[in-house]
Amino acid sequence: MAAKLPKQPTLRTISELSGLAIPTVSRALNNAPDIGAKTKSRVHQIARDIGYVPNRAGLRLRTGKTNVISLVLGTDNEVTDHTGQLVSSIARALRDTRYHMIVTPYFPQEDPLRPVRYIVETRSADAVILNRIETVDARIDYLTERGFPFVTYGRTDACAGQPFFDFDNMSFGRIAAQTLIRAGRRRIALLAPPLQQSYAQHMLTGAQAVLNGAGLSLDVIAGINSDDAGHVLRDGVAGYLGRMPQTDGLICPSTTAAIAAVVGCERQGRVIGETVDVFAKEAIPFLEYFRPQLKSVIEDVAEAGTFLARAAIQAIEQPDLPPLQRLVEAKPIGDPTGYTNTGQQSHR
Amino acid sequence: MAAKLPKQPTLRTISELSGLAIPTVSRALNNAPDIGAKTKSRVHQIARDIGYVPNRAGLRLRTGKTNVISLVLGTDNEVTDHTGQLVSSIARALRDTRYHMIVTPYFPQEDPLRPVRYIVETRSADAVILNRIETVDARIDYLTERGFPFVTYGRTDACAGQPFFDFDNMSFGRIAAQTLIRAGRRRIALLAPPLQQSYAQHMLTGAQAVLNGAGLSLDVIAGINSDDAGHVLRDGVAGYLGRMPQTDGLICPSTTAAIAAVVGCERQGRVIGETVDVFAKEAIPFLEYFRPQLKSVIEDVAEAGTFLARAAIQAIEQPDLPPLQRLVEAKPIGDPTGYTNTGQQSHR
DNA sequence: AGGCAAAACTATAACGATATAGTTTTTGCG
DNA sequence: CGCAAAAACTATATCGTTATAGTTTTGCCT
Repeated sequence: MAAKLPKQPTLRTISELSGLAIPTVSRALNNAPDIGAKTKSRVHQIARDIGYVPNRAGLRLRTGKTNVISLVLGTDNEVTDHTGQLVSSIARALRDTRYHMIVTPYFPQEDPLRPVRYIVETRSADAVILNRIETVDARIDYLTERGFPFVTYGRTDACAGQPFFDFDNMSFGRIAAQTLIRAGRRRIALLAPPLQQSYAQHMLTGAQAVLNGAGLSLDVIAGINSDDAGHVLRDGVAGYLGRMPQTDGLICPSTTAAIAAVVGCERQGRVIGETVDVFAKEAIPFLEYFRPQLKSVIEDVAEAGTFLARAAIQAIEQPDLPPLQRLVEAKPIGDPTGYTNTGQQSHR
Repeated sequence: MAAKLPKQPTLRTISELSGLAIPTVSRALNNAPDIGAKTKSRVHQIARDIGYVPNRAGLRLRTGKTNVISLVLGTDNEVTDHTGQLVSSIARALRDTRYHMIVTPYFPQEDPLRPVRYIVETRSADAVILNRIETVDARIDYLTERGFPFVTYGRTDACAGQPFFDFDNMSFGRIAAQTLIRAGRRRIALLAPPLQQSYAQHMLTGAQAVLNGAGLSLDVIAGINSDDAGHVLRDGVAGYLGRMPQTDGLICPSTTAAIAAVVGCERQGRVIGETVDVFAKEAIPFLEYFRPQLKSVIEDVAEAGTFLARAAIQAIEQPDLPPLQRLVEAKPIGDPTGYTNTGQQSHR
């Protein structure tokens, strides 16, 4: 049944074909200075002809380098939103490099340090990419102490000299607050992410700054957070609006949370765009098709993935260069220059 | 700066601690029959004490087994829908096994055989998991010929003796058609996935069977397919409704496609639930919160991922067992026994 | 006690790569 | 031409694991 797989060529194959010793072949392929130019080109030619690809296990065993980058993925009970985009874009960016991406998930109730410790202790990757960064994040201290390369999707408070990609959630908070204020909203609540995560703080700070500047204050919906399941959010928002009927603006930190919140609003007889406005983040590219249309900003998650991959490689290969860091401003949908979302058509 | 990483214990460490030869330690840990019971338990104890974990590179080099399962992921230009759930659920299912998951993406315009060939030729995984299965799929022939373990998310026509997980899209097609017919719809169109993919055919067949049985026929919207970007779908559906104004029912094979289609309908002045009904698949768990509410069935993608992981491991480790196969019936939302979607509240 | 098989262990080699030290060949120069 | 230095290559060891063949020890039976 199973046809035998033909053996993959190794350095030994090239050695036999060329009459050179194995280490010579190795050094030729690695462009070592003590190999003659003629020999090098001959070896390279043979390697190309027979389709030589270095054996990963041999390489890894000898050098200790794994040529693997691990995406340590905090996941919700209901995984959605932008996870797929993040994974695909990182994997794509690594496609034509020597690196493979492995995905190491952990559960919400678990110690986030566990997968990181495992990877470092067993040397199962050359670098890790972390998401769900907390304001004070034990993983980052752990990795920094050990000099293990990493990149974060999000920042800590003391985002010292570490490579990161982050969407500027402070600017998201500001834009959200400004947009809602301009729409005449006065009592605005935030459906916050878990507050230990730094982007929650950024968002909060940004929105508060604008609201305080306008003589208003920001409410935070307690008891639920944006990571909860859809029905929890829906019910939580409905309950909140019942208790705080004067609320007329909602800021939601994710597309799915916003959609659930909309249903919560409607449960309370609210009409989006009339008795309440919802401001959301579009991390999955179809919020603009959602009805009723929400005010929102776009986040291009694929851009994040591409950058994270590049930054991880640099952290591995050029640890002495200044770390790659990128902070991306929030971009409002529909009106790149201003803060209002005109949309293509109104709801009804 | 970088604190030196402490060396990981190896067989040699245990060998020195126990005074046994390295191969003895190896055989003891692998429960070989020619090692004494006392010795075995002593070795296991030491291994546990010092936290021994076999070195993957050494293992891989010696045995040829990679302990890696590769998810070969066909991606859209706009990756969304259930990719994130699929990735996370597979990775989760592999968490407490010896296997790591690497993600190998390929682009829509690329040869889908390429990544598969790469994996097989370089032996970079012990098994692959494939999605986007076509009715006649070159990758499957390739893998079968070579006896390389694989699992498919979807089926070929000749789904011979291969392990697979599939949602029964024929039953989806039937339920969709039945639901729309019962809602009084008479002119029903399918926003089809690319027709070379087998689930598109299944869906088509299922819907056609029911419609033909009722003396109706199924239209297929030409020129666009459900993988296209949101605005393409929106415009495509709007254009179609312009040309075929008698259309009163739409079947959409994904959540995002459905949402875009709804906007296309509204563009043409249609009112969902009144002048047109949209039937969709809920592969991301918030379609039920979408307004206007659509008629739909649920697919639990995490279930697929878990099963695919298990099936892949069995294909690797017990190739002689009958392959794991699962076909999951479509489950209508809101009414598990019938075909109508009552929803929790109507739109407006 | 002697013999002999079974049990329990060890020695060696190998997977595919590279680092280090050593050897041969070429080159340059007086 | 001879000799030292540079250039170009080779030999050997090693990373951590396991397969194979070989050796020692134990236990049993007569």
